[in-house]
Amino acid sequence: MAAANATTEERKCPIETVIHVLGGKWKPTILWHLLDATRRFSELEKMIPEITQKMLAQHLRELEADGLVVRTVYPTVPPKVEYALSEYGITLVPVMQAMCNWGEVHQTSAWKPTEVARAING
Amino acid sequence: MAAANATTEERKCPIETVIHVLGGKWKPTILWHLLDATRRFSELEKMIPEITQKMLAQHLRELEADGLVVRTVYPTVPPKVEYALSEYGITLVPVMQAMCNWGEVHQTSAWKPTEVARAING
DNA sequence: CCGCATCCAATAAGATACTG
DNA sequence: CAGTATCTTATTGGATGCGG
Repeated sequence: MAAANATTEERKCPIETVIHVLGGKWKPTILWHLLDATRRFSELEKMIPEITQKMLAQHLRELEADGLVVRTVYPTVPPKVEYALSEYGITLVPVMQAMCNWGEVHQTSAWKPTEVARAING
Repeated sequence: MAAANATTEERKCPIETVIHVLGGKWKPTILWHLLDATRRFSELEKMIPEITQKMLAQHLRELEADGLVVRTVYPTVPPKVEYALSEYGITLVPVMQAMCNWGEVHQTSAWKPTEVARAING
């Protein structure tokens, strides 16, 4: 398997298709946290401390527009909004899993990639 | 970016580790095209028509700094520069593979995600 | 010519404050 | 609680220029 199963045509790289829906900086992380449970806005905020409310709201709306996430509003006081992976979003699980696996292995080192790279590359 | 306190605090989502090295908009695509062969700058340009020279050069330098890509300069006229995946870069293959698989399945539809989402989600 | 570098406009992301 | 509104900063896109 290779990048060039496009033997003749000028087909777009399939990876760009993924980028199209996962392109936002925090989108994979948000989806990852929705993987095992439905979450509220404030829960996601706590789980992703470095994200701002603005980006969380914005990315959630984009993910919803792309059909990856389902938003449910409970008209209570105080308001309650829940986000869940849609079935379409679930199709991305293998991708997130692969990312997660790599991340777990290279977690410590990734913040000083040059060193690990040297260690691995020799 | 605050990442150093992995010791004191609970670890980050591993996905963020991947984002740290694949974070650039075109980085996964670039790596993907280096997967099966060493490529020249101009080859990558042709394979990723939508990327600008500036972003290609910039991302390639970042990927090199992160040890994912090896850059080889041939001091000829006209100049020739080749880029290849390093062994460290090769560890990302499963991630790119997963992305590619999803992309191939959802290629046509991803440009109109809402429709597919409706079809899948019901 | 090839592989960039540099300047400038456009877009995405971050910080902070405020509201129904 | 779950967001907006607004401003500032970082990242990306486009065009041009230049040394080898």
